[in-house]
Amino acid sequence: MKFEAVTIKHIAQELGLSTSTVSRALRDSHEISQATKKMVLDYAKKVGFKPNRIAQSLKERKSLSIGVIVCEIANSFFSQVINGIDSVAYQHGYNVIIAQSMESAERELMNLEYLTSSSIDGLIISVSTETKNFSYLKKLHERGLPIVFVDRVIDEIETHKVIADNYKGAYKATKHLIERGYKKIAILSNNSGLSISQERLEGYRAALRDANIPLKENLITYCDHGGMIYSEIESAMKVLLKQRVKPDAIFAGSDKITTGCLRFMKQKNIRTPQDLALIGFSNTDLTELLNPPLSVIKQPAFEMGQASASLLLSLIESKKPQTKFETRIQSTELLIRKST
Amino acid sequence: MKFEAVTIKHIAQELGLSTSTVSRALRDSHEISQATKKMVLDYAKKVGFKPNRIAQSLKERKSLSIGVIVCEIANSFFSQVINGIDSVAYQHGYNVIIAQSMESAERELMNLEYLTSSSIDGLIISVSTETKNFSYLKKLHERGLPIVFVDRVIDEIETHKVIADNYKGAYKATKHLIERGYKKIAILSNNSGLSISQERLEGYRAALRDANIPLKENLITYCDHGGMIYSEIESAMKVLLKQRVKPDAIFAGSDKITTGCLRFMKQKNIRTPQDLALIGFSNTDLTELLNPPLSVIKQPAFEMGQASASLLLSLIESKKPQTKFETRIQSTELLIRKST
DNA sequence: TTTATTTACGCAATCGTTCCCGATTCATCA
DNA sequence: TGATGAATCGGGAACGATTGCGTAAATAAA
Repeated sequence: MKFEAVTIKHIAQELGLSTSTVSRALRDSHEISQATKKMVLDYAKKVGFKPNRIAQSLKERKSLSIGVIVCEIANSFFSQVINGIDSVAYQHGYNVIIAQSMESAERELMNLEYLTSSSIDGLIISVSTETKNFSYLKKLHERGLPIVFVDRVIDEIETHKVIADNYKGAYKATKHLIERGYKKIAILSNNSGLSISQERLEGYRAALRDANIPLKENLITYCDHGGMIYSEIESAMKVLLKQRVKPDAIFAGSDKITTGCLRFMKQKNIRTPQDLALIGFSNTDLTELLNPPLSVIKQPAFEMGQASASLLLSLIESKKPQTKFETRIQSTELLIRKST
Repeated sequence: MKFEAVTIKHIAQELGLSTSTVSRALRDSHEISQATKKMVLDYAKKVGFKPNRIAQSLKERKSLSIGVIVCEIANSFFSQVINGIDSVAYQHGYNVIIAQSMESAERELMNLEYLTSSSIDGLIISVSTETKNFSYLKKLHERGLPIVFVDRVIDEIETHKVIADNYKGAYKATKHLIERGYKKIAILSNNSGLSISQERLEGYRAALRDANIPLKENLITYCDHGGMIYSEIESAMKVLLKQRVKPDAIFAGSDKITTGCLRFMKQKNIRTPQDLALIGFSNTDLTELLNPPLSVIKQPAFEMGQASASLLLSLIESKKPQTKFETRIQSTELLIRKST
């Protein structure tokens, strides 16, 4: 089934003009008389003419669409990021094509190949937890595809990056726990390869150091899939709770891990914060309704999306290849509630 | 900044062939010898040739992309639906372009114009709460654009529809409340114009009727923006609680309304379920962690997305215009927890 | 009146693919 | 032996929009 659209050719034929004249009239060129312009414009409006974006793309050699790869749409943080991207892209007449890696490097690569073959003009990506080999991404970048990293960045690729202030966020959260009197603060980190994990871990370390609390390596655990699989949270928690010096507080490194921890505690009838305090990165707006209301570090997800989109668009629309890149670090928000 | 891609023309030149031969070799045409095929294929692989999808689209007069309009991505139900759509579309080589109406009819119309001008091959839409005038949508449909409705449908447009069994879902929820001994069950419905609202209200009515409980009109309230604006939930609740016969249970008609109600009760120190029971439609996987764990009706969002995508693809890929349309009704799940 | 300049439009190439026609070669058959 | 027919490939016209260049008419300047 087709849906026959009006083309410039139809208009030209109907009005006894050439396609070039019609095209120019529609684009308000100065070399078309007011009379013809009006005639063309009126007729175009009447028949509901919409320029074929595909033909335009082919001619202009750009698709007016940007690709976005995140691990999962159904994750508050990323859906808010996408929301931000969408708002900016839309304003500039760009389409947003979304793909999910589901934290799998393989799917990520497939998405990458797929999106680039769809002729996207640029890419915003938050790499998966599994991503170790980014040679393909690097090759794309070297071949000139504008790329902006958001949240989870790759240091080795020089381009614009938008991240939350993970270091300070983690620092503030840990410091808060310390101030509340917790001594044995465990961290349930996201995959150790991720930039955000390292930054957050660093913040955690610094806060302990500044408070003269010795760092215990066995209080540091990782969820390699970022909490995508519940069992990894479960086993990490079990490991933590089996130790001789049991932690009295948990600092969770991602949205899924945070709520996963709470789920685990609830299952095991561990009271929060009496038995074990909990704080973590999270962007759900439901955290204050949880039991107990969760203390969280919230990232400016929407704004991060906006920032990455406008950076990408500036990259796309710049005539000459860019060499100066910036890393925007946006501050997080510490929301203290009942779980700590 | 461009990123020069290898074209069929380059290959042809390099190999001393014509573009037609290269094109046919790549598409494995029978009229090309095995030798040339191998030569072309090898060379194409070597230089990493990827056919330009835009040129293909222009030629084939289809874009291999489908548009999706929902009210908000950052809403568990819709993000799960999108997830389902994405999974099916991806398998069939289609792009998914997402737009958000934010429950505004105006934005929805803009999205509609935008997406159709981007030459989408088909559309999946869940209309906004504000949508009263669907003439534009109807016109598009009559002009041959394949459309599938998901969740919020428009009866007047004949095409495939995918919905949850809202009637039965609401019926089960209301019946459950009745069985728990609640007598004065109020409903906080979504916008009255929405198909889902009417179906859910009907289920609510039927359950009361079957239990011989007289329906009280003043226990029926509406949130015209589907809970998008918190204040509308607030005022609706205030109205309910000011009445002479105060409700002892609330049945909420959407995800946002359900959590919004809980938020309101928490603010006003209304205990759940002692002072007021609460049940509602919701798709967040956090409901069991809430305080109290919420009883909810859960829709098979992912599956609904899958179904609508495959229906849309069948519509797109069918040679002749379809006249037989189906409405898939997928059953909901009643999850009973502490709030009732 | 003649020349220069502006105005307003058409022609045709282009973007990268696909595909309808031909054209050529070589084997096959009556 | 001439005709038929596969097999294999190239030429070139699309798809819809844009744009450099050319040119006729209209206007201004000389």
